Amino acid sequence: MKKYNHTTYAILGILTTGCRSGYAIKQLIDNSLKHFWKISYGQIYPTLKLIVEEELATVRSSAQEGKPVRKEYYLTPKGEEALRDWLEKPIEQAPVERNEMLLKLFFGRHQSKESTLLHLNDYKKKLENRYQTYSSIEQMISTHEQNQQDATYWLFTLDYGKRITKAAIDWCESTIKQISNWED
Amino acid sequence: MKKYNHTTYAILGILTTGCRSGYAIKQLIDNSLKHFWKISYGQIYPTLKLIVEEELATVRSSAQEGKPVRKEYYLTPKGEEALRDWLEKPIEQAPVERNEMLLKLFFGRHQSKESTLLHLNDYKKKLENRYQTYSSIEQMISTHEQNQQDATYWLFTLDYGKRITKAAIDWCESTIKQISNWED
DNA sequence: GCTCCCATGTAATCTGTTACATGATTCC
DNA sequence: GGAATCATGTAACAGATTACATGGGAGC
Repeated sequence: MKKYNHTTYAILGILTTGCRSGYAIKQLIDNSLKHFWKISYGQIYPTLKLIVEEELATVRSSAQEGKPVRKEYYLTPKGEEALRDWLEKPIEQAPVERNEMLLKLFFGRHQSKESTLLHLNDYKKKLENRYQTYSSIEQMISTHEQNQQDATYWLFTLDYGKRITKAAIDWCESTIKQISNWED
Repeated sequence: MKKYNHTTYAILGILTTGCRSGYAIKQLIDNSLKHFWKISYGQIYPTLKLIVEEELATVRSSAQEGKPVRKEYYLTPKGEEALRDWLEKPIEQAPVERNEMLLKLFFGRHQSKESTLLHLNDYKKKLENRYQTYSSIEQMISTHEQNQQDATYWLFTLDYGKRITKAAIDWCESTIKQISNWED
């Protein structure tokens, strides 16, 4: 079985959720997946092309009245097999997130206390916004009737996002407190 | 002030810690920074070259007896300024970690329950190892006398790593429990 | 002599973002 | 007529990994 990159498998997977066009894929990502996976149009369209070339999916153009033509992609049995194959394989390694905030903090002694606290507060705000976003998405998925079969799994990934974000917020608070208490 | 990429700033920062050669930089990263920042030799050496070209640092070759020649880099005032400048600037956005485990779980309905549980257990083990690694690094930094000024900040970043990892482990346990209880 | 560690470096390749180009439709 | 949304696509660039090449010293 030929190996493809993660982007390809991500798109194969999304094609099973009812999203059939490049545009719809991008929307699903921005709505439900963006907390742990992002893809730009610059990847989506070339990858869809590859997927068709590799016969993992077929295309057909839909001409709905009053709407621009969109290309709809349908997984072939070969595409489904490739997806299942990838799903069964264990992941190589837990991801290393590149964190600019932590990188700056690592070199914190070259910074003023005030500047460090500003950065931390800023970061905390961003995390709080993110937490809110997760809660909203959670609400959306729970209430919508579509994709009931997928919903349970999608909620698991959101739970992950919320827990991680909560832990990061707690860390911000704890760190801010400690630094605030330093003698000047 | 000219802008450089993150890799460049990371290296400028590391040069303030007493690490002076490409090899030593790689070691510091693998020992203390790898939980939130990785750099390969393929980036380090070309970036060091750039840093010298831009006059952010100077090089000199050290010929220690019984050891291969190594190139030692020293920040110039211009280099120190560039580093401080970057440190003061707030970060653009909290990072989005790409997580293959979550991506697979997102498409979990195409997988068997057993396979999903295997993946989760595997992931949990990896996280537990990581947690242990963090604790070891923490011990090392706390006990070593070197870099006392940096130590406080380094411990903050480790605390972050531990908290996040702990939250992820908890999530694994909770998710495994839920899936295990499903009726077949 | 072999292996491991120290040490530096480049080239090919892969992956991903950004900016741009195009054009239809809908709503105000 | 203009803005927003739907929709597809490419080219240039940036960022990063991998594999490879090279060579000295230490210890067995």
